[in-house]
Amino acid sequence: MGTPKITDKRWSIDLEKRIQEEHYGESYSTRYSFDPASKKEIFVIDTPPPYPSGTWHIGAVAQYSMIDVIARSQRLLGKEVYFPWGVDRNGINIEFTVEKKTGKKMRTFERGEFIDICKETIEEYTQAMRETAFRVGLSCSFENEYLTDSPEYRSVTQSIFVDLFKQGNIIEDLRPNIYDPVEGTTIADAEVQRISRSTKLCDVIWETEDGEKVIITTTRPELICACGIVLVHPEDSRYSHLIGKEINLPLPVYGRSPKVLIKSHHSVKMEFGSGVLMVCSFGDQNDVSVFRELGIDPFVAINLKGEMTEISAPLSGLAVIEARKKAIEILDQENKLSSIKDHEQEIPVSERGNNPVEIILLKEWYVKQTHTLERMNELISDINFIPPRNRQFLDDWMQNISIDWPISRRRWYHTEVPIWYSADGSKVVVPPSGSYVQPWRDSPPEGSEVLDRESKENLGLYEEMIDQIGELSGEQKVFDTWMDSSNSNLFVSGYGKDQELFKRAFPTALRPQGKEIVRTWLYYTLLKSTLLLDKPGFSNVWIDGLGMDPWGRKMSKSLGNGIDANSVLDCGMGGRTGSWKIKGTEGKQVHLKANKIGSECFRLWKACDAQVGDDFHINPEEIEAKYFGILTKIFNVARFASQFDVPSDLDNVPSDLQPEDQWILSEFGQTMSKVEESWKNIDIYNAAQTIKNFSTGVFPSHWLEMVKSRLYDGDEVASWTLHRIVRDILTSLSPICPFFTHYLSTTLYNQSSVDVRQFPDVMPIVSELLDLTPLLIEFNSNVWKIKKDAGISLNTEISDVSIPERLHILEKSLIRMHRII
RNA sequence: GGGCCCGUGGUCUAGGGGUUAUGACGUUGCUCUUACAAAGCGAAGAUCGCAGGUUCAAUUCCUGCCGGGCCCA
Repeated sequence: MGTPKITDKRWSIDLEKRIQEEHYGESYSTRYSFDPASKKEIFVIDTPPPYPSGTWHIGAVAQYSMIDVIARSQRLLGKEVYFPWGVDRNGINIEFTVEKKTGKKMRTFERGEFIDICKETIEEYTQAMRETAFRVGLSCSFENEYLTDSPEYRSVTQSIFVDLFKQGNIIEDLRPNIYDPVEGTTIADAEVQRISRSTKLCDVIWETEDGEKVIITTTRPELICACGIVLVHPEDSRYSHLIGKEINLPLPVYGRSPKVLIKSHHSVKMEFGSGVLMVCSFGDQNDVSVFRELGIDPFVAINLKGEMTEISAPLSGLAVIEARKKAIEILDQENKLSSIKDHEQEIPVSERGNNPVEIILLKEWYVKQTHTLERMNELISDINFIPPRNRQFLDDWMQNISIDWPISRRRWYHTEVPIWYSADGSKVVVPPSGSYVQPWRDSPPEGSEVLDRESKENLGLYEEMIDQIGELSGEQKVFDTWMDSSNSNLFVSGYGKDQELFKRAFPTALRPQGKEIVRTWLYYTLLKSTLLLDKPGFSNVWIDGLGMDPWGRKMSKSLGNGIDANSVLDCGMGGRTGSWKIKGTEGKQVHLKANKIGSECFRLWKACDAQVGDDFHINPEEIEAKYFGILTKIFNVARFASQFDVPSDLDNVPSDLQPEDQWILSEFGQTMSKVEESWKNIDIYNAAQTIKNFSTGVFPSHWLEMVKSRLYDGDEVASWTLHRIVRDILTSLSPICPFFTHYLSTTLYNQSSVDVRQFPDVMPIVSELLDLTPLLIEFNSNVWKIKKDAGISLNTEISDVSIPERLHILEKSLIRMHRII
């Protein structure tokens, strides 16, 4: 006994930061590196590669810290863990950022130059993200960082494309896509915005084959030439006699039939306009689905420049808006316009340019998927979902899949589609496995193969056939970024580069992710595993909820309710408090304040506060109020313990344990077996709660108070019990609070709890003693209450207290604890 | 409009067909007892969203409604 070895008075954010900086020094890689040659069970985590876009969303950082908890807990259980660090850097986001920064549109750059600027810019953001990753304590393999825009990663994407293409699972086809005619590019659904705009609502007079006049209301008269069918609602008695008849198009067309069929469809809104709907290829998304559902061949009415095609006859060559004016003019002249009025309408525009988008037919690349859904379902049934109910998101999505996955984009900062076309278009050239190619500027590398474009038959090596196939044209298009990220599990498990590892590591042990990308990232990854390997991609899939603002709304820029991750992690550093102004539910600004949070408190909060899979509210005030005290408590227990000598042998249980020692060791044994079980089940919440409850509850409040006098008397057995429990608490808590436990355990025991690679032995449990716990707690509380009611201090002697019969085994320590005479 | 998830003290949350419904924060009272007031020990506070149904028994299961959220149109 003596002065406490732990000299700091309390856990502080400055102390945390200091330990963190040491932590990421020289010892880092030996501490957390992955050894593929290890004989231990391999546990590969398919880390979600974050997309660097300035600031890292606090909800994602919270989620990421829990993935780190899983990685650390699996190491603690003795597994060889690979926790990769990847960054997703392909995609339209960075292109937009660069356009904004330079004030120039992508297509005004030379392609290579634009790519270089994107690369530089994304590197800056990547660095900020790495720093946050350190700050929150991630134990990733940073030395093996992978970037999805690196040649190495892109070559894997391209090789997998080639493999799937040869299998016949990738096809080219002409299908409707959302297109921005001003930017000259396909865009994704997610990039479409709706704005309100005033348009002309035209009541156009059509005529059926037997001369009946029918009014059809439309805002797009220029698309009459692309009309495939006219629809009425099945329950609309006004028009039921028309169903099955043909109707003439009111404008001349070229190269197609001038009439279409009238059918019934539930999607028609009876109260809109006349209640009769013309369905064109493609006015909107509903048109697309009607065409698909009814199996109608679409017409190409608008070309890539946003001009009308020749089928529109008199409108041919006009831009869409001009064509609309002309169409109205012609209809009016021919008395086919019964009325025209202004109409406020929501129209889809591209997010950036605010350009009205068109849905047009484009030749794109697709991954076939509808044929394999059943097999995929079988394979997925072997995967363990955490929590099980979140499997639902995937099931729902898969039930709704009816079309193939379009994978090509007309953008630049993405992985290129690795293919060249022969002069006559009958053959294609694909690169050999392992090479990264840019067909828009490169020729095929050595070893490239020539394939028949239709049959995929291998016709020979490119260098041997160079004279026969004429001048090549390289594909200009690139891949959707999900084409890259859906290879992540294959990439980190050694696919294509380390067969030995891949055999042991696949299916990948764990896919952790948020529920919002189940239908993209998870689904596409599982699709790839099915098509390529006919295997489930993962053993476990852990699907967490989303981080919300303090009132349960999604955080977004437009709502003004975002919280910056670094402001929470650095809150309390150098004495600086944190302060957040957030728009509350009624639009009022709410001012939140906290004195100290830091990574350890933040991680403890996320581990304890919500079950996996539930959305979680992020409120810095609450994080501090509920969880910083827990750190303080455990810190103080350790500091208290640090004034008593640590026994040289903490592993072998002394033979002369007192009954209260056996009791608390039984309680502790029960706690630790629950914790170990929870870690095995990837159940962070229960592990965290169990450790927290024991180490801030019965252990300090009851046992510690019972044995204090023994400790002060130099009782070595009491000291053994104290240190054994404190050491193992720190070890079992280390996955959640690595810096905190690292500091305490190295100071006290000269060994860092984050380096332990075997879960501590669980103490033998004496169940008769365990049964006494509720009674013991009740008895202690009673005595404290009696003293309180009598207005005497706790260390005043007391008489007239009788210890219950069943607690007589603990009589000696209870008498000393309460000073009973 | 469709699908899914969630509604438990003032706030957040655990649980789950059967005694008195878990815990935390907040509120409140007392206490500086040789780790801890950035703490400890107590206390108050909930007809488990509403309405039906199944059941001997519902907060739990079912249906509908209301409210919140997410995703898709």
